[in-house]
Amino acid sequence: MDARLPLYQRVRDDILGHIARGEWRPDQPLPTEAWLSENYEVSMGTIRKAVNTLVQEQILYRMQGRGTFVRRPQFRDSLFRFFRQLDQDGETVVPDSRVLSCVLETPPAAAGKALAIEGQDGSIRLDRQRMLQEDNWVHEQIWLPAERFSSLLQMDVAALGNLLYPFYEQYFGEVVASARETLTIQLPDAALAAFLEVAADQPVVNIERVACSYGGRPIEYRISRGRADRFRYQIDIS
Amino acid sequence: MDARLPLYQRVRDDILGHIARGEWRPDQPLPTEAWLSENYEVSMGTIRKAVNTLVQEQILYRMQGRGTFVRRPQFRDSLFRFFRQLDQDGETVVPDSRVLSCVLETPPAAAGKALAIEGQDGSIRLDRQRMLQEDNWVHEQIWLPAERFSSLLQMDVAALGNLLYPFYEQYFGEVVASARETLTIQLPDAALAAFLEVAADQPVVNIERVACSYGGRPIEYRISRGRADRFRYQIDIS
DNA sequence: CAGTGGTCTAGACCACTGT
DNA sequence: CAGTGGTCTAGACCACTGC
Repeated sequence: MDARLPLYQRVRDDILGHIARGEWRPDQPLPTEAWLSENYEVSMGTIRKAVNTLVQEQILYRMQGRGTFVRRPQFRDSLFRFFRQLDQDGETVVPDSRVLSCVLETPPAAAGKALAIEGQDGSIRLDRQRMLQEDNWVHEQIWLPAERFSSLLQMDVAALGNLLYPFYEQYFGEVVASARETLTIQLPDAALAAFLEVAADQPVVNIERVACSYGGRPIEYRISRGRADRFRYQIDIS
Repeated sequence: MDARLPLYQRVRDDILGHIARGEWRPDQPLPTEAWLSENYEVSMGTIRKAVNTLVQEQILYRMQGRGTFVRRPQFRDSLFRFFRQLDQDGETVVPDSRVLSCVLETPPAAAGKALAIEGQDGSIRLDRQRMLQEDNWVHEQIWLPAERFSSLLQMDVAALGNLLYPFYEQYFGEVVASARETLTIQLPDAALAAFLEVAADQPVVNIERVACSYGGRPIEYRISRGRADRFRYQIDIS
């Protein structure tokens, strides 16, 4: 507790500590603002400012007349930030997905650099198939730091559901909070053309993604490839 | 002004109105909190709450001891995310641009809808050429509401510089603050293939952009088309 | 130095929830 | 009804800026 920090920040950090230690739990109410005000010996305005910052960070939520609660981490909102492919009607497409393989390997240079993998630390590579109405839609290669995800090798990856990010969070405590994507257009190699069932001179879209945690630490490096003629990508810039 | 809304929201909306109308401009200070408090006849706490929301929305920024300022939209940065070619050193290359024509026309359906052009109000259409080292790089069609941009028809559009958004701001007081882009891949029609000097079976990237002001009011509808093999698009998601 | 935003207090009244 | 968060006020003092 750094006494140089403003009061409301110290209160905010202390509240967050109670949550992190599991003393105040998801969907349960915090003590009332009046109680916090008395026990921290600060005014209610300062308590409100501290709680407000945590509400903004989506760690707490308020319900007027009932109380202030610890938020249960919601996968849904964060997930749909990362799906930018639309169908013809502008609706977000969430295809069915299946993990095809899971192996330990030395990452290629781009993946190793993106994940800041040093020396002899390896990576876990998943190959993944995304389908849309029985068609192979996208082929994905995913690299994860072996250091943090090693137990994946003992799991039945074929049983994984459509969404990997909730899975990362549930089993490894890794929350994807931001990502950088780079799009390019290329011609497929023979294997990819066969997988997508397109001619070798039909262009494919190449999406490279580096996904990071709240602190900006890299979690996942992913390359997704799909046929260009069905591709539609929308983004809001501000 | 809805009197049922909380005071701080009405103040926030009114401040935003001044910015949207260009009365309070980027990088210039707002009136002081004391002045706002007196003129809106609310307490400084309420003013601070209103200003805080706009700071969080990244529309204002504060500098202690100096004042509160209108943030200059970081939109120019995002411009260079598009159609950028990296040279050997990985540096961004900025294309030269030239406006080819400027006419009054009835907008096509998509442009009219995006710009909310009603009835007999027309649009001004610019055709624009973006070049990179003597090559035609991108062809752009741009629609603007005739109602707000009519004097463009009397201007020497060939003399316009590389960047249109600063020009909109300087001559029409229209500040582009956000945009939505949709990317697709298509085959070029004959005219576009000739312009880009590519074969008719070479895919092109199609970027549709709706650019809006602070208040979310549409300012510009733009379609940019360029050859896919040189395309590289990077975006940060959070 | 005067003027700005940054923090903090100690109240007030209102709107909503559950009993 | 009592208890919760939501809004709002009118001050106080501090930290920083520019002159």
